[in-house]
Amino acid sequence: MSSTHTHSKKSQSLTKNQKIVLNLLQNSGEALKAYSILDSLKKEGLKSPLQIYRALDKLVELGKIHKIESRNSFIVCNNSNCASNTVFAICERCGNVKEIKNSDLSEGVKELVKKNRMNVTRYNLEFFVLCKSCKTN
Amino acid sequence: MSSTHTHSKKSQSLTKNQKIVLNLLQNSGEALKAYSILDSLKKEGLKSPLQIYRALDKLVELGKIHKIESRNSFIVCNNSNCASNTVFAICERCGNVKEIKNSDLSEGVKELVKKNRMNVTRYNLEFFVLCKSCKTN
DNA sequence: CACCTTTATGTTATATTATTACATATGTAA
DNA sequence: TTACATATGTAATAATATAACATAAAGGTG
Repeated sequence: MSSTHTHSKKSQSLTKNQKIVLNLLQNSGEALKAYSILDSLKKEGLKSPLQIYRALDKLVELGKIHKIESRNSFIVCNNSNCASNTVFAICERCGNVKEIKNSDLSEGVKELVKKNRMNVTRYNLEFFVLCKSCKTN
Repeated sequence: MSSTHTHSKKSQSLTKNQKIVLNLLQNSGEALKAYSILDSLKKEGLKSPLQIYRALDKLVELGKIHKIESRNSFIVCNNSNCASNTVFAICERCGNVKEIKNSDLSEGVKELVKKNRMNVTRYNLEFFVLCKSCKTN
């Protein structure tokens, strides 16, 4: 389970489209959907879904962003070590997504992996929560 | 984190479509996609996607089946207590999905939840693995 | 540099996954 | 029975994602 990877040197050499998409995600600060990204980037000259998806795929591969599987959305990586193992808290009321550092999980995960004799590449954990803001309202 | 639910009484009163879909999933023993289920059930008279999705939604809600979010597929619940917290091992090579009992995880999860002061409804954990069969081949 | 290979781009078309809308029917409970 | 919630059938369409193909730019090696 040492499947973490640091941001590669290549991360400095992102292509034009990759930079544009990453930039949008960084500035938005929230999870965005591919077609919403496309809408936002029409003015930058990106006009086909595939241009977005290709950039997203690459950024996911590099660990710069993550896909929120249960929502088909993408969020910038907020984890200093850029682990391929991801943990998110997703508010079921407002949809807000927050990435969680996963260190506390490692013992339990190790146990589970050992007990099930799994050959794990990576994992993704999604918590469905009621976020603070939604709880108080 | 006591978010487990047992199969309700209502589970015996599944509707016709729900029974048909559940039955297919039980017999197949693997994760199936909605439109593949639809194809298989044309002979049973189910002919629209919505009939499938409605049955799937209900079965998920009842905890009889689970959705594999990263694959958009559905698998019958293999967990005796039918927890709403789910753990899967998904083979990246052959796509095979296996549900894992999650007891070993609870301590780590509790820690993580406490530390992040989360209000957790449920969680879903997906391990991406190389399964035994694929490992030996 | 010249050559080759890999990776990215642009574009069109299409595949896959999922929901809206609306009319009708069925189950359940007072 | 009436009322209400839940399920069904059907058609249309929305949302998400990929295939295929031509071209271009980047990176390595002689």
